[in-house]
Amino acid sequence: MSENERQTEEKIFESATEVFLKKGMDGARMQDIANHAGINKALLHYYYRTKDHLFNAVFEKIAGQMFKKFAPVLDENHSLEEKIRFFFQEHISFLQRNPRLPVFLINELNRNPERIKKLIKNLDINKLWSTLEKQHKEEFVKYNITKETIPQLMTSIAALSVFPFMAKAVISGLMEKMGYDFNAYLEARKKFAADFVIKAITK
Amino acid sequence: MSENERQTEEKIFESATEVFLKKGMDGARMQDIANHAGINKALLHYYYRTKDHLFNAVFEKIAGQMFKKFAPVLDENHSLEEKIRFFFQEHISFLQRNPRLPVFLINELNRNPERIKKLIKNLDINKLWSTLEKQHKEEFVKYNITKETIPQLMTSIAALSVFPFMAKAVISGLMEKMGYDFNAYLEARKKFAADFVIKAITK
DNA sequence: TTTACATTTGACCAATTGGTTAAACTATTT
DNA sequence: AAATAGTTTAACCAATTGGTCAAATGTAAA
Repeated sequence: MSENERQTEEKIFESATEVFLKKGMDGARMQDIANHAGINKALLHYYYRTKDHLFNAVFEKIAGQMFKKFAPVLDENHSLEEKIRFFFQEHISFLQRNPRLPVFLINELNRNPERIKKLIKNLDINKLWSTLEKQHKEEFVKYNITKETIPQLMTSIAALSVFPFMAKAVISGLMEKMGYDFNAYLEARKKFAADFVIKAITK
Repeated sequence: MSENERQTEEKIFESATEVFLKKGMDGARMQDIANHAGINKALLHYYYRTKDHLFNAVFEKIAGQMFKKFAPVLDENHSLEEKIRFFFQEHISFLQRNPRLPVFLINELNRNPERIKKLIKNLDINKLWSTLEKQHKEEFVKYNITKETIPQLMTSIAALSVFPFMAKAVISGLMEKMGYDFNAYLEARKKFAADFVIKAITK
């Protein structure tokens, strides 16, 4: 029954994703994943031959999701300011639905540096940059953006969006102690971060 | 010989720190640590009874180092702007010397959430905040800082400093491809981040 | 119904790993 | 120098873990 088969594979993949996200490659146990999927451990190996195979499948999908979110900024025909607002809105919303993603990714990329080249190979950063430059040449002059500060700006934007999820444990712990609500903080951050960046780059 | 003994313990601790920082608790092997220290594996257990003991010793020290760096900002009798510049200068310099620290900390805090309460218990964030408020009451009005935006601002500052080290693998990979130098980027970041924040909060 | 094929399972295996132990070694005390 | 106490080692153990395999079960075609 091909339908059952697909259901099983999907269930395995879902369970593996959940366990790997929570425990990482080293911490995850095949038995855990099997239990979580309600199947026998041997069945895992039947569908995905080894732990590495299974992990790679999960990692590939997750990494793809994460980086895809950076791209659509380019497609739109909006102003730079609109793009920045759009990015924080979309990216933080995405991370709200997948809060464990950043820690997982960073950690696994750190554990296995070879993955990075593979990841980077897929996105042509030079083309991305030249597109941006073409679209916003006048705006870059209007704002405080030069070819030299581009990496600083890009990483700052990424940092403001991703960091709260990486340090979620610490931040939410501190906030609880001060009477703030972490979810409200995240919601407010979509606007705050955008304002923050725009203000910072305005001449 | 008490001198030899201390040397051995120190060697073990150093080796453990290095291995744990690189591989994390799950990935680290007692045998690795022993080899790295040039001693027998049983000797590890003689000095630190279990892997957990050893790991906790390492973690405690590392976490302490990291968070201490946030405190001295308060002692100085400088203006808010000077404090911000001072923080980025010192914090990024510290992370340049200990680049693996952020990923390690975040990952282990994520793996074992109970640690967080223990960590947070030690720093009285409310007192910290009220001190800051007292010291810079007029400046907060001059800038765009309110009680509500404080968490946003604090996390943004932390993000701008820490994120490059968390995402170092990705960032340096991308930069290499674009002809930028990661170390130069870090050096420039000390000033860029400070300017960025100050510009952003200026009314 | 029988044949053929894929799917699922329980039992098992070999390797790894944290941890133990008894003996050997070293240094200090008497 | 002999006894005592702390330090280091090699060999070993029990538990965990990724992975295998032959048998059992289900399913669709002949």
